[in-house]
Amino acid sequence: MTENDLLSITEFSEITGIKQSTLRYYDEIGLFSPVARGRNDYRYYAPQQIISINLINVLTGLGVSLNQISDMVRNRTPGSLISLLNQQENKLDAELRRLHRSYSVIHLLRSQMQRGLMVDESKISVRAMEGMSISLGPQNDYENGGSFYEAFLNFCEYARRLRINMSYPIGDFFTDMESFQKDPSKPSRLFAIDPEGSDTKPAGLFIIGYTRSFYGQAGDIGDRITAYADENHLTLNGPVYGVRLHDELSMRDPDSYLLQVMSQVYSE
Amino acid sequence: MTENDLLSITEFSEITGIKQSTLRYYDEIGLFSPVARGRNDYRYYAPQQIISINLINVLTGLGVSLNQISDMVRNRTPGSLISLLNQQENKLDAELRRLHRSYSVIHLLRSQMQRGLMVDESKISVRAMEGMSISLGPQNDYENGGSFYEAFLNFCEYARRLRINMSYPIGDFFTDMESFQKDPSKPSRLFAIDPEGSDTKPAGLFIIGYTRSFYGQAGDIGDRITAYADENHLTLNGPVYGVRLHDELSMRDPDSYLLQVMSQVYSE
DNA sequence: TTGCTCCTCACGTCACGTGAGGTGGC
DNA sequence: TTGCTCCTCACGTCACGTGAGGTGGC
Repeated sequence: MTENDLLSITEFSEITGIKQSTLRYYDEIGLFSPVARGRNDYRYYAPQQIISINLINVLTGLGVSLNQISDMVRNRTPGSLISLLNQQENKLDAELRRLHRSYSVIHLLRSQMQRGLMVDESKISVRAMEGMSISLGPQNDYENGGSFYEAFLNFCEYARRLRINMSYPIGDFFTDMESFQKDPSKPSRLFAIDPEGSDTKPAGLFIIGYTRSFYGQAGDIGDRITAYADENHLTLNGPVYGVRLHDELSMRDPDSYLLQVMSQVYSE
Repeated sequence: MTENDLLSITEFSEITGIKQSTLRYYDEIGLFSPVARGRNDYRYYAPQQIISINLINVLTGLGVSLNQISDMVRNRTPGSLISLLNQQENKLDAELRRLHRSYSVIHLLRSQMQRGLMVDESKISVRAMEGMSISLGPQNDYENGGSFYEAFLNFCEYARRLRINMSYPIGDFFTDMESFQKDPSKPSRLFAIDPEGSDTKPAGLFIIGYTRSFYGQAGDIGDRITAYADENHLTLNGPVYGVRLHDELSMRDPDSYLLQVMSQVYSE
């Protein structure tokens, strides 16, 4: 093997796509060194080192620490490499599951944002809606004067126990329109819009209204919905769902949070 | 909202699963601060802050920098959040593709390692093999005395141009057994075992032998294979594939690298 | 006094990136 | 002399983690 067969750091870096600074760092910590040093201390790499550096690249890409990689390289056998690969496969599985959840979070948040931008807030509407998976939280108890915040905390604890992802949008669940109108700050339960949830917001015809208000407030939207239902000979049926399409995630003024109120209806 | 409704840093940390040190750091850089400070400078968080910190958590999990998140939080509108989510979705797509490639690398490497551990190296065998996607490299030209390393470099450059992943196992391709026997250090082409490759190692009956040797060497394995074929009335047919099941990734002694040699056969 | 929760401040860590100042052969 | 490639060394950066030393009310 003559020196002609060796690669300068620039050549090696260009072929492998690994930065010169990274190569120098790996040399410094003794993880991966060039096969030779020229006069002037130039680093020279052998072509077959491309394979080794590629494994290092794969392993760092999988989140293996340079220390672990060093150990493996120093003490490599087919068996130790296999067990390292097994470990990394498990890590990879977990990471893939995490990314898929992030995916749903992104999609749910975005579609809520966009819906909030498109709707005519002043109008009450009636629309056929698809069913939706949700995770319903525990029943709230306001007998001893529990607050909205306590209800929220309850939900958080519950979610933590059941490993419900708190990144999903959260909504209020009222048993019926009456209880919503009586006190919109006291939902009987909270729920998360969780694609893996075991509960369902059923498919069907829904009456939908919007209002801008802070948590626990709902303006006159309950009255406007019932008035519209009366005028159009619609009967409200079952629970009321309240969802904040725009909340503190996207708004700075708490009074501008956009609440969407939905209840199933049937025509008389 | 009384102080009773607020959470200490330990409570907030336990509910959200975010470490106290992280919460203090976010406070320090002004990304996310508690709504109140008690006497003794204790930090107190409001329950609804759980929602905001969760978005921060999701975004950091997606690889958004704290700086970018700060900008967004300071200047949030539904529109800016939507465009951030769009950006992150693209990042996420790329990351998912990368992880899926890592997955194949892990599986391919592991199955090679394991096969290398299981085989009886001393025996020649005949086996029906499944077809396999590969990426064949360019034709090597040894007319002007090109070396094995040049051939390898050629392949690397080619792989780089065509974005072939160099982390996949790499093998030697010879047009026939004669050329392999003549000089095992001069494969007519190199190939990567690439599940997305556009070439194929065909399915069929293969004669298979093993030997331990450094790159470019093959001991007497060529002779042993042809002798076995003669004895068993098998005719060698078409190209010879050489794959290192154990190479520098798993072995420290270059002379122990395990070479698998395969050639398609048919019975007379 | 002891235990408990919380605080600040300084320093460490991981995997590099950057930039200053210098070398050696054409 | 100029340009080019490479070098070392020191310091910066990002997102925290750790540990020392201290506080304040039971």
